[in-house]
Amino acid sequence: MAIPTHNHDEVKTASWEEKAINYFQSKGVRWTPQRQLILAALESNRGHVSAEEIYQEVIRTFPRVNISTVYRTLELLSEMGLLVKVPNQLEDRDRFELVTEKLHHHLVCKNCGGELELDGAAIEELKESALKKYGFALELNHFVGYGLCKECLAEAAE
Amino acid sequence: MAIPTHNHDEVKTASWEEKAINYFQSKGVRWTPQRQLILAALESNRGHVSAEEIYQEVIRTFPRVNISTVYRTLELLSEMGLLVKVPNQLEDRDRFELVTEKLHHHLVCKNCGGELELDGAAIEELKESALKKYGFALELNHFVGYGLCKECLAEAAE
DNA sequence: CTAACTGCAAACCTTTTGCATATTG
DNA sequence: CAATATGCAAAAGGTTTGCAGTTAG
Repeated sequence: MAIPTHNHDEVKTASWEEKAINYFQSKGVRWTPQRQLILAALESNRGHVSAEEIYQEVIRTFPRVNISTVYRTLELLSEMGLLVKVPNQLEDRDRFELVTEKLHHHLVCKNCGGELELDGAAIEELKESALKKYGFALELNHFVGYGLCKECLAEAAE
Repeated sequence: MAIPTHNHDEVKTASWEEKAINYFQSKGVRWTPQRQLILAALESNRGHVSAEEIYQEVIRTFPRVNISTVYRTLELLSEMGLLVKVPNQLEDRDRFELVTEKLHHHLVCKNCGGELELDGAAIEELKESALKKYGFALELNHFVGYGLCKECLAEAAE
């Protein structure tokens, strides 16, 4: 399978691709066009992406790619620690996100679907509280909270 | 279908049954034996219960009840605000819980599966923080956090 | 009596898997 | 060339739905 020479995400994906290629090679995992496209889709679409969305983006370029390949690649990336499955209470499907250096948390608006990054301090406090009060080691590497964003809240109040 | 005269949850379910019956009647919804059994199963099994678990408990008494009836009843109870679907990151199935007077939150141990109630203060702080910093109205009526409980944490440290 | 509910079976949707073929290194 | 990855189609698992028969009020 040929890889397109034009890459609309060339600049953005460069670093990730390098990382991924190195990672893959060191593990004896192959760097295929399908995987490149899937990674590019994940990269260009930061935030919580579903397998179907990735699939749609990939087949825009290569219609013959199968969604099972998307799932297999997502699993591979997860095993490598490059990807995490994020909680999704709004739909009956999984959503994924590339792992970044620092932990982060999101607020998702139930009305407009917008995502907003939540500063980690409040989450840290919650973890500390659980540890102190109950000796419970809360794993909150990627908290996702639902509610109404500022705009939708104002709209709802009208 | 006949209803058993012996009810092993008689005392505990009494108030809930009353509530539910009143609620149902006022809405023109029928109070059927199946619904009674499902509600009893939810009641006797406080915590996060799956449709399958309810189903198993129900057919122990009445083998002919179908799981679709369980799902339909769960949806009905949800519409009425008597039941909530709780987040479940550990399995690919939904879990449900009867709504109680006060909001509550859980810590679920990934190792032993134990559930522990989390005091609401820390969650309230998180909500306030989201509102102050981002104007985001976080809906956290039923937070579920995963991690390791005190015992499993100690065990893991050995 | 009749509108609401149930059981059953089939459909649905997302995700996974087996296998023959194609591709990477 | 050999091991790995892919496409395809079928299966799996949880949940939903259409429909004919049953039941609560």
